[in-house]
Amino acid sequence: MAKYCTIAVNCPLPESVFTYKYTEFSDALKPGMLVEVPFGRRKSLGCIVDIDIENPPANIEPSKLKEVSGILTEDIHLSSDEFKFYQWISKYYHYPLGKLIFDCLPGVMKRPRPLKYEEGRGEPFSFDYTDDQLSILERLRGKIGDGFSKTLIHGVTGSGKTIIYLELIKQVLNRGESVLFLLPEINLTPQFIKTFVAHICAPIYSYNSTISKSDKYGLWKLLTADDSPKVIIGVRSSIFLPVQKLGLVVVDEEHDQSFKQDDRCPYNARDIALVKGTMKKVPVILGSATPSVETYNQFKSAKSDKINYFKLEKRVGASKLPQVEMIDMRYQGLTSDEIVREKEYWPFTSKSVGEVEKALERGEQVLVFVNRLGFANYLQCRSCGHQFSCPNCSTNLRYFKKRGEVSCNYCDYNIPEPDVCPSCQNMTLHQKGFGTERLQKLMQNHFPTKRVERFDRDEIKTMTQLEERLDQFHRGEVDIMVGTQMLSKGHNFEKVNLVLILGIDSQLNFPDFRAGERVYQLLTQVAGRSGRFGKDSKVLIHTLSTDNQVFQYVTKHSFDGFYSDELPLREMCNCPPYTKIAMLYMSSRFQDRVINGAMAAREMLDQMVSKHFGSVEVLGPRPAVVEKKVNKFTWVLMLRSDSVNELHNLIHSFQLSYRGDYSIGVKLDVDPYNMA
DNA sequence: AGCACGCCGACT
DNA sequence: GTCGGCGTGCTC
Repeated sequence: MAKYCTIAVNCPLPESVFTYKYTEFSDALKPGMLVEVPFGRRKSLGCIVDIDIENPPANIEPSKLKEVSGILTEDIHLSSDEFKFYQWISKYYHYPLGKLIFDCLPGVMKRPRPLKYEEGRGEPFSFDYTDDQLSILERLRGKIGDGFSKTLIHGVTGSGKTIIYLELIKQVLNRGESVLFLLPEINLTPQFIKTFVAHICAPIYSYNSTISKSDKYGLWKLLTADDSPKVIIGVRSSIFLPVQKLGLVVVDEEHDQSFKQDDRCPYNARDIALVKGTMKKVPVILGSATPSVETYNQFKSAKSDKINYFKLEKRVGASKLPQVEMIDMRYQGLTSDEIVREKEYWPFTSKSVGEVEKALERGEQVLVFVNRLGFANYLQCRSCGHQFSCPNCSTNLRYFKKRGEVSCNYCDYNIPEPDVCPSCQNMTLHQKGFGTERLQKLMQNHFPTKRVERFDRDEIKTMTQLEERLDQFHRGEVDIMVGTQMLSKGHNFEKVNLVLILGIDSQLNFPDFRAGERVYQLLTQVAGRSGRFGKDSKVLIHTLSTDNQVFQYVTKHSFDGFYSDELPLREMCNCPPYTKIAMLYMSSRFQDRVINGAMAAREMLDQMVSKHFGSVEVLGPRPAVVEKKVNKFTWVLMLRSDSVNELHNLIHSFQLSYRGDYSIGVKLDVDPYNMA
């Protein structure tokens, strides 16, 4: 007799679980198994949800049910714990279960090559612990093996969080359990691998975009079959790895926005790490020098979480916090002659260039930060004002001098560097704004005998290049390094006691309730690169708004000041953590259709709100910050509520009843980080 | 998202 | 005539 099973199929429909018949495989099929199924006019992949269902669903004719065509692989299957994890995420982010599962799983390989990993050498280590470190360590040791707990270590850069992690990891491994260690970006991986390989006595696996497809598959296969103690260091997607006998999850740099995925399922790995911890009954440790406002608030307000908040306000050893100074780019109090002279140094100043000179004379190295790539943000004709913009996107083209072209941020459009204005034939084109390339060039002009290098996505494309450039810098072969945030996170440089920061104003003026938080975090992190090894050190911030409050917290190294001022602001403007937000993105190749569609959606939402979900506020629609990308127009609606349940129920009802224009794509983002 | 069906314009 | 553009609709 034919039996029925439910299968989460890899398809983008809001409801991706379908019923299938099976006969041949009746003994082999088990929940969590990966199978091939016919789907519409094609084949697709699925994951078995339930088997042995006696009665087919009533709302569909039984003859229409198709049969499972085969088992995809025996190497990988989802345990019931993992399956529940995926179900939770699918529900919370309103993302199709089947698609989620197959987004996360590695592609199946017939013959994976042998899996690469490093065996820890388990060298003994002894550090001089501070009292703070010791007391935290003692408290955290008690949590290992004691079920779910969540902990926040709020520790300034250089306060020695790594050593605490290391001790706890060793303890977990000794219990025969494994550790999942999450980092926001791959560029932090090498240094942790180095430390862990030296001192830990277990295999260490890394999981990020630089490891091969074969290694990804190999690791999934290994973890499915083998529960021996190991450490996995990975980026956000490693939270999905099927680690058995999991004993601890660490999320380092908890605040970092790289933990939030913005394509496909918009999960935040830090948030779902806590879900995984709850389900698997293991402790989760979050660490950051600049916790996100949400996390900070969570640990400061809930009674049970307060005791799990730990601070490390002092740097270890001789390391001192840098002196942070503002550089006023408005040239206030200068005579017009002085201003003319000062402009020669733009976007630096005579003072900041002077400080660089002094540092170089002392034989030190200097870091220069700017959050922009390329030479100039855009080109503009001096005579007629013509701007070079992208034909496919609503944005200006960025000027890359080295490549000799102007090109688009969002699509692959680029044209050779023009030397004449196409609309008025004038030969003078303004180069507006600056990026890493320009700062490198200017620094090189100021210091022709010194070696000035760049550290950004343009220059560093592979793990090898990353390690090479860092090694060069450590060996002292580079005097000035100009970089983006890529350089701002986690690295320790012995001979750096001066850091320049430029171009922060554009981020300060960003129309987003998290603008202040981001700037605070970026500046504090960047400042943390300076003076890690005992010398007096300086951070110079170039800005037009020296009196902006956010700089005060950074210059004064105020540990809680930012949060205690920011939280009331968030409450006043009904922003997270006091409310929950979801964004609804609608896009189409036709501008009129997407606008009409978004208005219609707004009306539908309004009706639903007035009937059942009174606490939810619907805002918009408005065009996306970049309305047209690659010839697709996007409009945005925002949903906000202080009731998580009502927000979720509204989204769910909307998804069920919304059957709009097929040419309009709808995307949801729950707990958005950037609200483009 | 695929994938096919079907309805119109412009070619050997 | 029919090749193929893309608009529309469906997926247990």
